[in-house]
Amino acid sequence: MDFTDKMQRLKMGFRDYIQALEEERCKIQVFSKELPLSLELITQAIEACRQQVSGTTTEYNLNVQSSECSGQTTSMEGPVLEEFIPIKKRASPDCDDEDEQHSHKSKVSKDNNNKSNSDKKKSDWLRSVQLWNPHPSAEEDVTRKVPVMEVKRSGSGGAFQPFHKEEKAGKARESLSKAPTLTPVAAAASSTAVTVNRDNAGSSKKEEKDGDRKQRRCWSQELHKLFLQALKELGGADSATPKQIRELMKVDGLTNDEVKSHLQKYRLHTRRPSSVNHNNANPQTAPFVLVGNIFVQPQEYAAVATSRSSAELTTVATPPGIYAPVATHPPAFSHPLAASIKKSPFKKVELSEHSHSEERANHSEGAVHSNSPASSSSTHTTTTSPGC
DNA sequence: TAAGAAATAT
DNA sequence: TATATTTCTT
Repeated sequence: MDFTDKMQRLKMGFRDYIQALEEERCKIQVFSKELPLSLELITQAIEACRQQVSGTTTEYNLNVQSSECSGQTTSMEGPVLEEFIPIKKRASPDCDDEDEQHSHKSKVSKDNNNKSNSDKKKSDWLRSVQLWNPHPSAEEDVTRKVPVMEVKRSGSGGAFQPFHKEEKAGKARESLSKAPTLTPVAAAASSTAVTVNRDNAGSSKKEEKDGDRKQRRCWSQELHKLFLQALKELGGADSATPKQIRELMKVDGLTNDEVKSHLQKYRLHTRRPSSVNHNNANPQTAPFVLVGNIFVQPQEYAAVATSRSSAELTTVATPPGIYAPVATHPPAFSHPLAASIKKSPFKKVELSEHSHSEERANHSEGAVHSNSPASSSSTHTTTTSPGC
């Protein structure tokens, strides 16, 4: 009868399948050490198939038959499949050993998409500012142990501490596990000196490898906040000196050179380069906002403010209405309030540059002046590697 | 010695 | 390309 035929074919199919499985097992046996699980899976599958062939649960068999091998896998290889699926999942390309964490990250980052939108707006260099990891090695451990923590900051700066170039993968983790780092740095904000341990494990090797070149250090947002605060106290980026900033920041391990470098970068981005935006009367470009003594682009300010608990930056006491439609180098007294806030006048050099900036200001007078390179760079949305 | 700018590295 | 480090000049 039909039913008998079906059964017969079914059994034949099973035998074929079993045979195929056995062949597969033979192949895999060579790699029994490398693929013990696969071997086990196939063995189980074979066993299950054999049971099916010998067994008499017709209905069951019919169900199985309909969908070749895959069907049977689901029905009788439940546990096997369960083990299999995650294996496939893991095959994410860019993850070395942090697959799970990565997936977590992505999930959460989706959740925080809105939030990260503001971060995207942080096209300027601030966006790339990452948490400075004072204890990279320790943090790494923490991250491994508590993968959940990394999720927290995935969106913003996503940052990481590329203390090692090899640790591309590790970077993300480190950065994401900002939480632990936040504490010590935040402590610094409360007038306690922070010790920055740069001698993380493996650093020596790389030092040797890289020669004298010191490891790149990332400026975390917290650290940058300290930097800004110091800057503010010192009357702005123009009047502050690296040494003063460093002293104010009270961050142990932070060197003058690092501060100097960061200051240079900061100035480069906040201070508009003359050439680029001279002629462009782009009305869309936002004017700089006076944040304390620092003139920043609103985007930056917003980005920073949103990226952290806005309260922190609001301490900068910026009357919301104060926008300075002036060049980055505002003539110190372009705005009465600015003048009053300004503790110290610009330096000689800056004054000498003044002629230029004034010229620029004149150009942009009335009209909104052009934007900084930061805004132009905002078009580059390569937010992927929050690399330092 | 420190600061700033530029060059260089990552 | 952006950022950090190094080097050079003042």
